[in-house]
Amino acid sequence: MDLQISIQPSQKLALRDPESSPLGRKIIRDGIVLMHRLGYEQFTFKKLAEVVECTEASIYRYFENKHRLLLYFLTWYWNYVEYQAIVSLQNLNDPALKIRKVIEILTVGLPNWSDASGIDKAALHEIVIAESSKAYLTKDVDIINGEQLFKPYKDLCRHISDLFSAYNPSYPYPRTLASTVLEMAQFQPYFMEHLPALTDFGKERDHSKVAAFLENLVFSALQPKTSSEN
Amino acid sequence: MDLQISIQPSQKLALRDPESSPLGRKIIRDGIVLMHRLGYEQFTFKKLAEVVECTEASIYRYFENKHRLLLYFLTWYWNYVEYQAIVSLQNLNDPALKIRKVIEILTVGLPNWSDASGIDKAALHEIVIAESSKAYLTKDVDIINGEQLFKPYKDLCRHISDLFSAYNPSYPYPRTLASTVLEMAQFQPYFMEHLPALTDFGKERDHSKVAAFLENLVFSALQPKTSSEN
DNA sequence: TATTTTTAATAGTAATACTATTATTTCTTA
DNA sequence: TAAGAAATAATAGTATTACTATTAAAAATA
Repeated sequence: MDLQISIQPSQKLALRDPESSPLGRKIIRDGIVLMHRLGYEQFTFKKLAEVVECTEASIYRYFENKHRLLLYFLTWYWNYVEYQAIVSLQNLNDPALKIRKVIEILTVGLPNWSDASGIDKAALHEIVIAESSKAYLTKDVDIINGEQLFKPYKDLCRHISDLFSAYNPSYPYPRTLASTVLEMAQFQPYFMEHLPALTDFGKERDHSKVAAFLENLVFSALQPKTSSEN
Repeated sequence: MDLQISIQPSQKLALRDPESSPLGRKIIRDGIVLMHRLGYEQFTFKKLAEVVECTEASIYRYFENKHRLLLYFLTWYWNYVEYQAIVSLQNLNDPALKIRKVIEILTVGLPNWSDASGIDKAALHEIVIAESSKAYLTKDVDIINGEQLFKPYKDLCRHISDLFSAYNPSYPYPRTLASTVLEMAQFQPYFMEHLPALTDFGKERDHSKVAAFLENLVFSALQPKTSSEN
């Protein structure tokens, strides 16, 4: 299944649409691999230019700065996840099953983990895990948010919170729970690998452990309360 | 109550103990205020040197780089929270009450929010909220972790997870739940202020809403399950 | 008082994050 | 198909950042 059509990040993110030229496409593909290898801080446009075999200035014609490039990567990912979630859930009816499926997509990975885009999705997923907080933990959050650049993430959060509300309409914190699940689906695998003392899991690469934790957490929270509790 | 004695970050963090000289103390106090104002990315030692009225090189004699300075700030904060948690909980017996108290300390703030240290704790708390992820979301995590520099945070996580285990010894994810609570106690107030669509709260400054959510989440998760659930 | 030790300032460098200008290629359309 | 226009990329810069080697001054100690 080829689904490039659905994964076009906002026009505002790039100065020129990188998918419209061979150089632009190479900047995205090679950029993902290089940022994954070096990490956001060590990644520079100069180093990317060497890999892409163009000049630094050419990259600046596509992206204002590396923060915008990171946002472009993340937006691509969240659009992809949202699309996959819609496809995977459309023939499910049980609200509980839908919730389980979404948690699986967020942690273990996407069911269709290959297409013709040429994008290294494993690298992209690890960029999302390690760098996505840096997209909004900046003094420019409010400006970036005003440009609607977090819309895909917020839409996905809304989508998940709707699943929670469908399961239990009286639960008072569906969105907060959704953003908690979204964030922890990234942080806990990172903790597992680098700071295992913060988890109950060994230094394993098995993300299904995180899925089990999140399922337990979500279904406990959504369980209608008995009158003895507040 | 004066408790500076207990809040000495690790020796490894600073090249020279900043609390041992007037210049060092000024670097810490002014550094907190400046990093809070500019954010981690825009904060530089040159700008701090202007405020402190010393040279850039003088600051480098205390801290290797600004990442180490951030770690110093965070360590100070987590040591302070751990200390306050111990003091606040020592005369409580009910496990549930202890959990509630810790959540309150993490979200609403510390009970004794003033001492003689001269440190702007409100600014420090906001640095923790906005910047602490940047302490470990770096390619050097494993090196820094090997130097035991995340110990105060891990100790606090362990402390909280012990409270969870005391409340329900059969709960299988006490540490993961503790790190989830610790992270969300910072992220959710940030979301509330900058990305309210990710929460169920308006753009308020009332952190007690976050506390209510976390209490609900924790006590639901820790509730012994009936046999009908997995 | 002389000497050692500590502490800070000077004066740099390499790398980063950009930008203004110029050159080249590609696309129209006459 | 050739000339002009538009798009795209390269050259060559700059200001700032992150740091360091060396020197100077101050403080502590003998």
